[in-house]
Amino acid sequence: MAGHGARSRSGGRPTLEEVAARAGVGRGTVSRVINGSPRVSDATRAAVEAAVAELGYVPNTAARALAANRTDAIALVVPEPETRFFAEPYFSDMLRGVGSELSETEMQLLLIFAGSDRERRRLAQYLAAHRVDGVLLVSVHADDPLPDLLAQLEIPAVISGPRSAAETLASVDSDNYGGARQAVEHLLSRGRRRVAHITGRLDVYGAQRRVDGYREALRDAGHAVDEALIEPGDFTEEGGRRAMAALLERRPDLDAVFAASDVTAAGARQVLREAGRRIPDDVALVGYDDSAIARHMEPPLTSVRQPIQEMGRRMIDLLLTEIADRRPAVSRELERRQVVLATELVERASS
Amino acid sequence: MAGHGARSRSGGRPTLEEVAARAGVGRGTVSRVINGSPRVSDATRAAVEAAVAELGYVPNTAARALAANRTDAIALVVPEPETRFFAEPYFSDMLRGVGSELSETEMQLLLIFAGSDRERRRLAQYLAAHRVDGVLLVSVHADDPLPDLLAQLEIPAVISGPRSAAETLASVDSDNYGGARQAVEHLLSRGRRRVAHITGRLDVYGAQRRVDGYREALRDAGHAVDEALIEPGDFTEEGGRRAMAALLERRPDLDAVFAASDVTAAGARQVLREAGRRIPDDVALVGYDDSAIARHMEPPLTSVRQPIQEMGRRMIDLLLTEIADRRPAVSRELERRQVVLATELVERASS
DNA sequence: AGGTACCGTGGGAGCGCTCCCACCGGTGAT
DNA sequence: ATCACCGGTGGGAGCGCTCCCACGGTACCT
Repeated sequence: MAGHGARSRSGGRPTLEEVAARAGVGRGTVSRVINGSPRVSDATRAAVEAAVAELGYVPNTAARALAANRTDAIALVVPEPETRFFAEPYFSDMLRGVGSELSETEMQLLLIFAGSDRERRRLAQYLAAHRVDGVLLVSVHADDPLPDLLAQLEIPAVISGPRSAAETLASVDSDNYGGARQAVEHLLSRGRRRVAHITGRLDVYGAQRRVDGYREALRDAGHAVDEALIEPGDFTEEGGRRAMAALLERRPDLDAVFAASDVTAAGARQVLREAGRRIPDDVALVGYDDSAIARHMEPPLTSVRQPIQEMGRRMIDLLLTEIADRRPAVSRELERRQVVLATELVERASS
Repeated sequence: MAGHGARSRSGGRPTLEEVAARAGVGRGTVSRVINGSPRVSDATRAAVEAAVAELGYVPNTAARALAANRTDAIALVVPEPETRFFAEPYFSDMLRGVGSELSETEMQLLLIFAGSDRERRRLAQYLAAHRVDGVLLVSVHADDPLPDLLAQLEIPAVISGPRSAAETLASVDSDNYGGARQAVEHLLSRGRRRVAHITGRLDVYGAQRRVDGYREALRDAGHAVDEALIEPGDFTEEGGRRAMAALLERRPDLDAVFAASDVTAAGARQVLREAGRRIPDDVALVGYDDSAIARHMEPPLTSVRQPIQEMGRRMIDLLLTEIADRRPAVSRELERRQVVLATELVERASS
């Protein structure tokens, strides 16, 4: 019998201690090698590495997490129902960027949906248990309580799309203002004069910035801003349809539409079609996102491209730094933690 | 000063010990309450629950995992690149089923892609570290080494779609054989006589079963099986196009096609169109999966529906049982661990 | 020669929990 | 009254790791 104390509940997996014995060193030294500490002599390191290989040692994550008080995991929190997640290419691109950047590290990515109230409660519990070292927050609305919860729990977080100009969380965003300007300037340069704008959800800061860009591009070009040419949407196809109908009603003589998303543009296109307007002959159309929809639309849609994968990568960068150097909040306050990436206008047949 | 030993690295979160003190009971008792053990008196339970609420106690997952040697997490492993995952509604439905069933429990779901070699190595490492209590395996090909790795590591696993009739892992599948029969019988009942079949990837057992169903449905109806009417595909749209072209070449007089997936049917439809065949007038078309594509096709596609969400739910059921009653392998061998769910033919305009 | 610095190393203490054994007092059988 | 029993409870031991202090040795200074 192996005795009482040697129950070895981990299914016979070797422990640090055993590796140490095998390599003829102490536990601390093995730990140092495993964690890549430089304060180990080459000979010792080699011996330990050999022992690790021979025994097939794999560190016990739970023990490490308990002792070191970290989890080596971060969560990508999507405050939307799964359906939305799969429907919008934005998320999958983001996920790809995040994944690629993270695969360089030992960090594990968790995908968490928080669309329903129930899921949100579950998430709150999850965060309270500190089961992740940091959080990536995408698609957050102005009144979402999640960022504050995160701050209160002192969990490092990075948000894609700041909630306002005064965002306190680290954030990565594309240049919504500049992107909108690009779109409008492009339409103006094509000789369009009555350019309408279907906005996104205005409780999303980025949507507001696009309106700002729209306005100022017109103004800078010497055109007055006609408020009747601005109609609120909500980033959805249905919203695009409703807004387009309202615009046509109010300003039947419009000759261009800048929509705050490709999906919105798709809705607008439908209504324009039904109203007998030809694209781009009668009305030019420009979208935002440069998603697959834009390429497959009939006619192909001119759209403002955001570097979504790049955004995902940058978010991870920021988050990992945030996790690594958890310095006093005061000094962090001063750093540049708001990253803004440039957009690019992709011209196609719709304009 | 709080002294040396009281460093409390967990960010001030209350521990079991503190809850016990507050409730005036021992550590063991609190643990029992937290874990829902029945061997606690009502009065004590109430006292502990009050203390938990007052202190806002949340168990430390790492400590629990270390002491109990379990992780309370399971992985959904997708041996495909992300792209494929997002493109196919199959996966998102599966995820939804799995998620809904799992939300009843404390278990945490991890989504892991293992499309590239690199990702697979990472996964192997991950599994070797026993970072999950069980694994859900979807879309596995006959020669995939993953199931064996899992068996070797003694990690409970459930596979969606057995690799062969002799599958040793627990599995949940839809009735591929029966589904194919439904499709073919339907076409025959509509008076079609030269029914072709575009298969799925034949290294997927389910695809083989569909071929079997196709064959036997014809035979049972008194028709000879014309091998020239069977053309291998691979579940993709491009595969559907190729196969359809080959079939038209070989048997220009075919009057129906049963495709092993909706996506394949979409490819076939294109080629039929280009060849000037009308659907369903000249050629009837039936797909498999009843995905969104089927509903949106022109004309809407008759398709064999698999209860994918239900499959996801059943997989979780099986897996949780497997994890819970880890009895000696011998006795498990005898149990019914292969679940097969019925399919349903959804008739639309294409047939 | 003695002192000081520092590098590489060993191992104690502890992370917060579960598991299990021992113990307590009350109950029913003898 | 005595004893075995049992539901309810407390707490020691241990899970496998990291952190950190202490220690021996070498190199370099004074």
